[in-house]
Amino acid sequence: MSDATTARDRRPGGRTARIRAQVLDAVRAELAEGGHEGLTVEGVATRANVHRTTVYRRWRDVGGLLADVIAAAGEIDWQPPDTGSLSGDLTALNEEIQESLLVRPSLARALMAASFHSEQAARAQTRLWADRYAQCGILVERAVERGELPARHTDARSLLMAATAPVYHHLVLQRADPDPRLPRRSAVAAVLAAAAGAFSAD
Amino acid sequence: MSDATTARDRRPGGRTARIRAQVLDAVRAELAEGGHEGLTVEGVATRANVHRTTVYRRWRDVGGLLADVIAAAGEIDWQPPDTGSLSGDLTALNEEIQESLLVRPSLARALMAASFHSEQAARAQTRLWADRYAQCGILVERAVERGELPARHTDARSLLMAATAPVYHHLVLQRADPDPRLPRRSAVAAVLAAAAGAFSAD
DNA sequence: CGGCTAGTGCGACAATTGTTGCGTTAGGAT
DNA sequence: ATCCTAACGCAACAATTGTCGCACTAGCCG
Repeated sequence: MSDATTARDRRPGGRTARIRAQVLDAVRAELAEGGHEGLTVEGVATRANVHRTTVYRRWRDVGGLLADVIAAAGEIDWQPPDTGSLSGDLTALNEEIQESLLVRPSLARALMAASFHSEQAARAQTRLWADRYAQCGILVERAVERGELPARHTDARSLLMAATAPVYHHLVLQRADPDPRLPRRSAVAAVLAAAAGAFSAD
Repeated sequence: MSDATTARDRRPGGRTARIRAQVLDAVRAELAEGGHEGLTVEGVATRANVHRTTVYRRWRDVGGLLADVIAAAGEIDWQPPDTGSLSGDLTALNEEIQESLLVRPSLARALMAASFHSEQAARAQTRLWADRYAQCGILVERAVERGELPARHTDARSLLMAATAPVYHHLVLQRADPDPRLPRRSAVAAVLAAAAGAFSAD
């Protein structure tokens, strides 16, 4: 995958790992200060007490840095919510998403912005989404077991997209003011559609 | 609104208008060649046979250029589809959206990318969405008249978001391969949810 | 026609961004 | 302990990006 990981495989030793840690910490710190706007290779390198060229060579660009931060964060295992009902789970998921987009700095936002002009960031984004959706498949399975959804197979990915997409759409594309009701409304709407058989795989 | 429009109001004369036309044409041309990646102020200015400084002063940055292109395009009046059924209308709308994201160059994509680091582009984006949704309100009204939706008031914006958001989510955020079925599936799901009262304003 | 000035052209400049070649260092291997 | 080389530091460079002051041009108005 990324150059950083390749390098780590080839010489996982103390210095390489230490510098990676320094740089990734610096990315997070810079992100916290200036948001994804003020994030620059120069700034990261300076803060990490590392030379520009090192960063350019190992991570190529800002997108590469963000991709690596995401990869490092992916090592901590995230768990989908489990509230006892499908609509509750999806609502909780949406609230989590909404918060991740509103918190400053928003890593999610930064990754999206970078993914438009960085191949590494784009790949990291795609991969992150695939993982998340795969993990959330369990929500649908549990709902079927509880009898909340018709026994016939429901396409988990479609359902999850229907539930979560509006939150992103509202905050990222429309850039509208956050609506505290949206997470629940969107989740409920998706569940109703699912109950009506909208996402049954045919 | 934009500097360009202000300027045009204050001195709408031949040269100002001519240069605006040259520059906006150049933006579209550059976009067509290099996509939203290769879009640079320098390139636009050169192609338009105009000096860099002129562009910087009137449009500030790439986002301003795109915002003005959008504004100019907004002058041609777009009409929401009218197929005779709500699900048909929403499907057609989604297919239009999907095409606008897949066509090269994608003005929509470029505007999104720019909106992350240009205030003007961000505002243009927000305004564009508000206009589109307002215009699409008629779809819901017609559906109610036809008896496709319960008589009680349905929140048009929520319904439209539920229908369209997944398409953007799929193509822009997930960057997954285009799914020719998604426009219809997503539209139908939204209609089913609406029929179940998911978007009734309370 | 002739003056006024918004808007443009021009060049010089500063700041940022990214690249390259080469010497040095540190960590892994024998 | 010693060698080997991946990875880093460094400096110099090139390219890009954005700004500023000033001259000038063209459209508007009297």
